[in-house]
Amino acid sequence: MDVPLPHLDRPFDYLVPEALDADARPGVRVKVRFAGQLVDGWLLERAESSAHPKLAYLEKVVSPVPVLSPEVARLARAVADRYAGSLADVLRLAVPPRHARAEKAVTAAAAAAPDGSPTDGTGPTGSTAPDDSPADGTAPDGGPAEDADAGARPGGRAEVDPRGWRDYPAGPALLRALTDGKPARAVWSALPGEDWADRYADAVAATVAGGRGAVVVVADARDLDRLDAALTAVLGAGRHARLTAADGPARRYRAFLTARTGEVDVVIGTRAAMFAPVRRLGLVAIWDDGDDLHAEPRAPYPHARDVLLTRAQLGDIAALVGGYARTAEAQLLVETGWAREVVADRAVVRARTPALAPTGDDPQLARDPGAASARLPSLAWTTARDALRSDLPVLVQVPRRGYVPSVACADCRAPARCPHCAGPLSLPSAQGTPACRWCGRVAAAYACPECGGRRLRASVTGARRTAEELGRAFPGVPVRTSGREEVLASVPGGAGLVIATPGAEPVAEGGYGAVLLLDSWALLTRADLRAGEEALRRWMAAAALARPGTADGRVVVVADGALAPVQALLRWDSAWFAARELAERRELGFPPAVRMASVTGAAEAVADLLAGARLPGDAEVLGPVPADEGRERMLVRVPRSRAAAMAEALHAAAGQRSARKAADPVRLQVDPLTLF
DNA sequence: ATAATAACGAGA
DNA sequence: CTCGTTATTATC
Repeated sequence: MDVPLPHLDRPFDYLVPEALDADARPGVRVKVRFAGQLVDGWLLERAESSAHPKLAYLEKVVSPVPVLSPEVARLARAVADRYAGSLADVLRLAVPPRHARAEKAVTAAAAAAPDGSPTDGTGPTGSTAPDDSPADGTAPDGGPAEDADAGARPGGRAEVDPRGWRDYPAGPALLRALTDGKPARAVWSALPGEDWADRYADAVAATVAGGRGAVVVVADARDLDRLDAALTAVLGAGRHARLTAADGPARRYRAFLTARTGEVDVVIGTRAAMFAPVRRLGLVAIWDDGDDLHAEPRAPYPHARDVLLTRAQLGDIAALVGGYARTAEAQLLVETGWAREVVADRAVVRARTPALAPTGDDPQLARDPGAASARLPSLAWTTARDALRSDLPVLVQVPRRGYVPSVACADCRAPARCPHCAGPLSLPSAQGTPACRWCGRVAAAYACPECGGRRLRASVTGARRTAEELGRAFPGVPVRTSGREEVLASVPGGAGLVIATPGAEPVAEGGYGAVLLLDSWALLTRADLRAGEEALRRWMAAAALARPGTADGRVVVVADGALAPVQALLRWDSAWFAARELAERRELGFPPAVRMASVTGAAEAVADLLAGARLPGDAEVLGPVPADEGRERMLVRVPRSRAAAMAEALHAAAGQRSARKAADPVRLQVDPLTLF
């Protein structure tokens, strides 16, 4: 039933009229009479009988195409359960809106092509069983049967050249496992300068060689274009589909259908692709899982990483989680043994890493007489100058302005945290006492746990202008900018300045001679649990674009070299940082070490929902803290072993509220990206 | 929204 | 104790 009300989040039985019998197959969209009105719904399964005494008839089958595959239906249910949401909400994300013209074009092509699966057209007699049983993934020995099928494919079983992965000792074995159809699970830390898109194309090709399909999710259109090109080079044109909301409804639905009908067995895309109905799915992969674009902003707010990992878990499917930097979530996969890490030996890392150096951003030191820009430390300036003299491009990364101010220790600059719940401290007014933005407690006598300091300072404001001043500092050098308005994919190799915001750094032909990472304070002092991790992720993404090896690639980070994220960058060791980060979150009781949920809404509504929730005994309820527009927010924290129970309790409580038509809405969010 | 059902209270 | 009215709940 395509209604988002949590108390109606269950299947309903209907009679199938004779006339619709042929079309009424599992996975089709239907219309049914419900409470007097016509509503959209999904046909989940056919049954001989029903426990319900009086059934109504199905009104209509919207389209005979079974757009919802059994595998995706199961996945959607699991995702809804994990995120305390409704199946209907997840299905809205999983199956794009129908586009009649696109549907006509694809089904006509599928019916005409002898290559296509015989069950995939609109033929009314076709059973979906041969099409769907492999995707179902529950059959304990579906594997061998699929392999036999794969042998019939042109070029099936060809070995994929593992040379691109030889820098990672576990890499070639990973490719072999993919070709053999084994559910390998890998957390990959890419070397600087690595062409990640080529490596992902290798992994996909290895999977395809074994007769299985793949889904790859990237954060944005630029990464998608890069992966698209790499895959086309390896697989040839027409073997994969790209699925992204940015391509518009018709193309999106078309791409969805080419996967559903089996015309292609590889789908790449942004998070819209995470539910792509690929047949004989053998690999799910995500690149740069720390990018916050992977978090779906619509209810129930699933994260692409978790959806893909759930998918792998449910179906004996291999999983690849990769990035230059490792997230705490990925580290948890490694530490729990769920996944194996695929990393290069330290010697290889040292050989590939550009020369990395920190430089303090103390304003006193910045008064370099040779520098035209007063805000640019001299090391950064001379590094840029040398690269430009060698006719090499220079990348300058400047954090976006519009950071959230927060309070830090004036002596050691450690972010100030609430002594009670470890939430962030802020100054509510210019001369007020610091207060926790999470539990609301006032920390009148704050003492820094790191150094004992009692003075607090506000975070510095972002200074994008600093980068713009660079143009004046190096007259005659072409200056390009890449940011929100216009994102450059690549720049030519000669001398030039490129000023980019994080995530918008263009690739330079041959690599950058120098990469300058400015205004690190704006990244490091954000009132965010992931501030350090996010800073490292952004730095590594930019530093990876420098010319590899220490000979002519140089990276300068304007930050204190003693800070942990800076250390991790200098050593190119994000695994070390992720382990540290995860240990800290265990200590503080933050995700992913625990599972959290936020309940946001009008104060009475939030209290009402929590009062009705039968939370597990060891659940902690924290808050309230004010949220925007007069609403407030409570947080529920449980050990990971109680995650399912918490989600169920919250979903049930939301159901109780919706059943008695409680007016003011409450937003439930499991593992919200931002906690404060 | 609307119908079935439970709860309630007044009058016999 | 029964009937009529009103709150509550499920909705195939």
